[in-house]
Amino acid sequence: MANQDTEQNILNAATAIFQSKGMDGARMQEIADKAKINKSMLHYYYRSKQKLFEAVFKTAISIMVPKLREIIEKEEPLFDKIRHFTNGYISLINKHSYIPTFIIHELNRNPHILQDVFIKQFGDSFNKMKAQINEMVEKGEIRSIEPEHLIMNVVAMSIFPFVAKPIFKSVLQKDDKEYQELLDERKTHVADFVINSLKIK
Amino acid sequence: MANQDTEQNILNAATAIFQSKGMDGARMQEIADKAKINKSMLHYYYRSKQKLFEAVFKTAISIMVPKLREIIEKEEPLFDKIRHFTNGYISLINKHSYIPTFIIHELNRNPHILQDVFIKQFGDSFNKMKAQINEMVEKGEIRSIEPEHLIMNVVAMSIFPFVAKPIFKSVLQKDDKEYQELLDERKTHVADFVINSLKIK
DNA sequence: ACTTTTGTCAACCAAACGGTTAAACAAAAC
DNA sequence: GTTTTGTTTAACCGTTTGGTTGACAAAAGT
Repeated sequence: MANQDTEQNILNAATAIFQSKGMDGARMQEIADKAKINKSMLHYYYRSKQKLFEAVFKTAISIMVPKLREIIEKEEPLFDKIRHFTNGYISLINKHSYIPTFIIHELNRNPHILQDVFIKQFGDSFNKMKAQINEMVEKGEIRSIEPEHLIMNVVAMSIFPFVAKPIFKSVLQKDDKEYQELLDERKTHVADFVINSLKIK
Repeated sequence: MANQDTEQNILNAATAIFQSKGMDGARMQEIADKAKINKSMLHYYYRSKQKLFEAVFKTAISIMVPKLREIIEKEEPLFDKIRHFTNGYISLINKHSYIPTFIIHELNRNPHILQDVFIKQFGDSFNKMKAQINEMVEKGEIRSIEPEHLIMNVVAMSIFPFVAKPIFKSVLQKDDKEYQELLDERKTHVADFVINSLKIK
């Protein structure tokens, strides 16, 4: 049970605490308890709370971004891309359901954290996708739509049900199992819904 | 500059601080400074931080719920209802753009806060709307869809762009003014998008 | 007129917090 | 087998935090 083991152990504990309570709500002692180590160890491996938080935040981003990149950059027909996104991303978030709320909250607390992470990462591929959508509109293959709105729609319908889970559970009167079934259905439902809206029949 | 004035003053200051920093990130001293009063006054009017927070939280809920209730309960054709929702709700949130993120974060921190607020408030009207949707499906007036998914879709597309504003701004490479224009467009876009998906032509 | 209530403030307090220190301990390195 | 290096701990520290106290003044009530 040596160094690297401990370091990962700390990061896991910190991830659990930070993601459920946020930077401000998290306590160093609580993280230490969860990792079953002394509080000093946190500072030994990650000098400060801020540094530890940044490690957790970056890990969260690194879970979400590559999959997004993979789906967006793959050259394939738009409808396939939409299906891959809703299916792939809802599955991914299902395994890390705290991440979206965590990222959103911390980003609203301090929008400077990201700054140009996304621009640098997606600038080109986003422009390509934009062109792909505009081309289909011009050819009359899909209904007229601005790429920005289409992207927002797909992402919103995929992610928001995780973020607003407590509200939807209450309004729709579902227990955890039933809500999970709804989320699974959305892997295909959202894509169908979007494609139906785009199609001209 | 007497009692009631001060009390409202405190609530306004507390609302601004709590909604931008959350319960954990907010400092009583900061709220006092913003309200330009002594810190003791906060405790004089609202015994504790928790009580003050609850007052802010309830106010936030009371801004969001009545409009939702009004739109959902009004008896009118489904498509009209959808248009009224996207237009009315996006306008409302535009005036209180911090509220959705605030409610979502605090609800994830402690899902028990709400419990049955929504069930009690919307149980009946939600069931009516469910019936309305199912009836249209059965009559073949709209494409087959589960009411739960339709509701999630409309709400997600309306609210998520506010919640994920920092991310979308970065990914879509928009400045504040351009992003605001996108949000305004969504008042009609989202309704059109949804109705197009439902229509059988 | 005087007594009580209400509103406001500066000073204070105990607890909790993030972080430090110094020493103990263990595993290599010499 | 001794020195050195990396790892772990308990005790400690200064600051910040939510909250309290007591003094005081302005209204309100009598």
